Amino acid sequence: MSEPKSKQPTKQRLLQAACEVFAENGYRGATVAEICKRAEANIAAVNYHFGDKERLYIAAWRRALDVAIEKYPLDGGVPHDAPPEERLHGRIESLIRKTMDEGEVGHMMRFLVAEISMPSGKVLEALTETVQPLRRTMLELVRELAGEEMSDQDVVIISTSIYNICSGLVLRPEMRKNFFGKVGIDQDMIIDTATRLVLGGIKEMCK
Amino acid sequence: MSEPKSKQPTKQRLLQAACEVFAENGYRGATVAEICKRAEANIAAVNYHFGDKERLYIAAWRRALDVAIEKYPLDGGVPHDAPPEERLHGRIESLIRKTMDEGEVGHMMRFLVAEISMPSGKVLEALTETVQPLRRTMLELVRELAGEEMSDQDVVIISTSIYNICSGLVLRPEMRKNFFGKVGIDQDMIIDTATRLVLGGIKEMCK
Amino acid sequence: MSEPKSKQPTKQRLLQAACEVFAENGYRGATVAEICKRAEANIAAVNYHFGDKERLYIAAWRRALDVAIEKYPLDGGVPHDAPPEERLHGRIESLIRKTMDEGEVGHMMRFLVAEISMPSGKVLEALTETVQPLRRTMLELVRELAGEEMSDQDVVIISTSIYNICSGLVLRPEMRKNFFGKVGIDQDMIIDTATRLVLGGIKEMCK
Amino acid sequence: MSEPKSKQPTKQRLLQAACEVFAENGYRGATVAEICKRAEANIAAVNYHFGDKERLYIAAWRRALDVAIEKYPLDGGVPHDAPPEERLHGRIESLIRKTMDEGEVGHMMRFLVAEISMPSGKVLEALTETVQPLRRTMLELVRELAGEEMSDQDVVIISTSIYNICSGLVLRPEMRKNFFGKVGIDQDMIIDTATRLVLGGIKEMCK
DNA sequence: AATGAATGAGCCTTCATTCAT
DNA sequence: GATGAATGAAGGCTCATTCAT
Repeated sequence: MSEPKSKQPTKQRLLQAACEVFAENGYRGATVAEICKRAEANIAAVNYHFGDKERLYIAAWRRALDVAIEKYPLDGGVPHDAPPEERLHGRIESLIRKTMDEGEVGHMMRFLVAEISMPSGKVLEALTETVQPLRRTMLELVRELAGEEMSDQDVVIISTSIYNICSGLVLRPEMRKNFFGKVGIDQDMIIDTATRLVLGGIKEMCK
Repeated sequence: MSEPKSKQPTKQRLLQAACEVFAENGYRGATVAEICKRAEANIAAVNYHFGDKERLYIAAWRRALDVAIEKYPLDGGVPHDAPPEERLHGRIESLIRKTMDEGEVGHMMRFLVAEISMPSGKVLEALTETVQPLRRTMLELVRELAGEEMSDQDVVIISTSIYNICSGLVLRPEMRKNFFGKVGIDQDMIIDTATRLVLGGIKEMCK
Repeated sequence: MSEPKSKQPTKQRLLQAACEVFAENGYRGATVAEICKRAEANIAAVNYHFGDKERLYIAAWRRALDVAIEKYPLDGGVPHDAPPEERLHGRIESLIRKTMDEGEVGHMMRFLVAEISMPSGKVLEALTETVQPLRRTMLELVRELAGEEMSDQDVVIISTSIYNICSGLVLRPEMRKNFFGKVGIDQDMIIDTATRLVLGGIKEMCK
Repeated sequence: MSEPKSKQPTKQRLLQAACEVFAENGYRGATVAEICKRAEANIAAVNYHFGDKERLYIAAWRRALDVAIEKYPLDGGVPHDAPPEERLHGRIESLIRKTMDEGEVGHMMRFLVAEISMPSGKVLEALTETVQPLRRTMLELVRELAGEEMSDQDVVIISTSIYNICSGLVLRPEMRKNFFGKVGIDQDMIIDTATRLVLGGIKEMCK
């Protein structure tokens, strides 16, 4: 009422609030009331702007993907014509930084991983749409690194492994210590080691 | 109706039903009514035997872990005194088979991954308890493979990566095709390739 | 709480309250809350006993039909072997008394007429089931009165007209005065005149 | 969208749309949003032009009556100075054709019957205003046919019965088959038979 | 004269939990 | 040890209405 409040239109505020609340509580755990409250909007605003909770969810999801990609470009800032090793490093960096982001993007990634393992069935389409092209790029990169000798199956498995290495780092901060223990480990180190592991593995497999 | 049905006591039937229903729907999506119905028990049985939904959840969770480990022993059937390469293969096999299991164990693993990325906060203790010793074993194995030269940080990162490669395979069958495409890929191949990738990577990193 | 309240089980109280409230307000106008309040039951009782509002509606509807028929038997108390003129009188009496009933049965009949003209689509089955046999009986009776000469079509039209004469008397007490004006008219007179009109009409048509 | 569409002013389009929607769904079932959508008007148009839903309802109701009477004049096209038997036939024809109309007028009549049996309390005034003069005309006609001997009560009852015979034919097309069965029955036949039944009945009653 | 974003009251339904038996 | 009727809090959604433009 009297507060300055954000100047954004209600629809945008709802979208942002939805991202937060869905990411923190999952689809079922999130309540429309909470989202509206956080967006400083009326309880009926969701219905007015999005039709229902489910469609808000999908819209929030798409927005989260956009935000994530904008903040961490897929190629990690590495030019197209750089050597494949560097491009792999860039891609891994992009993925891991997204995954370990402690802000909005991190929320979204946790959400994405949860959706993949236990799909709510509500964003499968959007998910496939977005993820498929990324996978294709990764497959091509691995093929480039491995040469023509390697079987298609191995290329697929390695690509998938790379994704898994990165996306598996999705952890709530409070769980990090359970996994990484006392040794202080920063993102740069993880990125480097993961890249070296993968590059080394591919190299060795091609011998 | 009138049939004697499974001889198990109500409490056991509830536990089993809870595993199924929680695994399929998550904590929030699962309803006490559905669990009781599937266990052919009274609607009040959950509160009677477990106090409330949350405590049933924790109990079901522990049971699921036990079942998984019983079906797929942690060492993959490889003897303690086998060479470390084989022991790694065994461990990876155990993990991947659990993860890609299409029965009860697979359900549970999907659930576990979702819990790790978006913890409901209800099983964190149980999770830590169970997972910590496994991580230690893996760390020791990687150290054995890598030799004393490698930094502690790298050992931790590689161990984590191995877990991630395996647990990332948690996918609903309907999502498999999105990720593995047309190329037919069976579990044995995945296990072998993943093992070779990791072993090759470690070897290369130690040069 | 402290009041004596009716000893009937909750389900019965709900059914009775539902009849009243639905009859007064129609399906849409009736609220589950009002029904529960009037039945002195919890707001969730409808869901517990009937599943949802619609199924309660159907159950209430069937109950209302039963109550109506019990109070005003279809044959109006005229024996099977009485002359057809008397049997017609009995049937008309039964219909008109139901229709003009100022209690629960009247409610139900108003409801029935409204349902026939603007079906909610929820009781069409039950309606057809109940009404069909009654129509057949009436058709047979008219045929008996008219003889074999009359066409099937005329028999159907006359039967329908008899029903309409009676059911058209469904009026909220406050509307009666608009239709019957100042002249005092009691049910007996209406029943007699209507019967004589119909019998006379049939007789004349057969000449 | 961009087309000019019907040239009628918004208020008229609203009125027409309201007739349709109210007739199809009843007062409560109709929504302002649906009416505005069908009238291709703004959601706020109803409140702007009519104040609120209830006043729109009354206005629509009056309009529907006008439309009905314009399409089916009350006297059925029979001249004032025709013999009373023919005038009765004309009135019955007018009523039955209105009632069995499958267009807008039929909608309105269904609505009228539902209002009479279960008044929403919103159009009672308008209803009385319109219906009263018609009843008086019918009373006079029946008196003319029956002669001075018949009691006032019987005249009222017969008039009412005539109305009921006609208005009772208000049926959704899908219910027609339940009532008229397989025998093909057209409106002309119904009108003739109903008229003969009534005329015969009056004649017989006057003997 | 007309718009469309926004509101808030109210409805149906779900669901974990309780209580008397 | 077990039951099932009953409860109440809470959630998603609808919808007539309002308000600033």
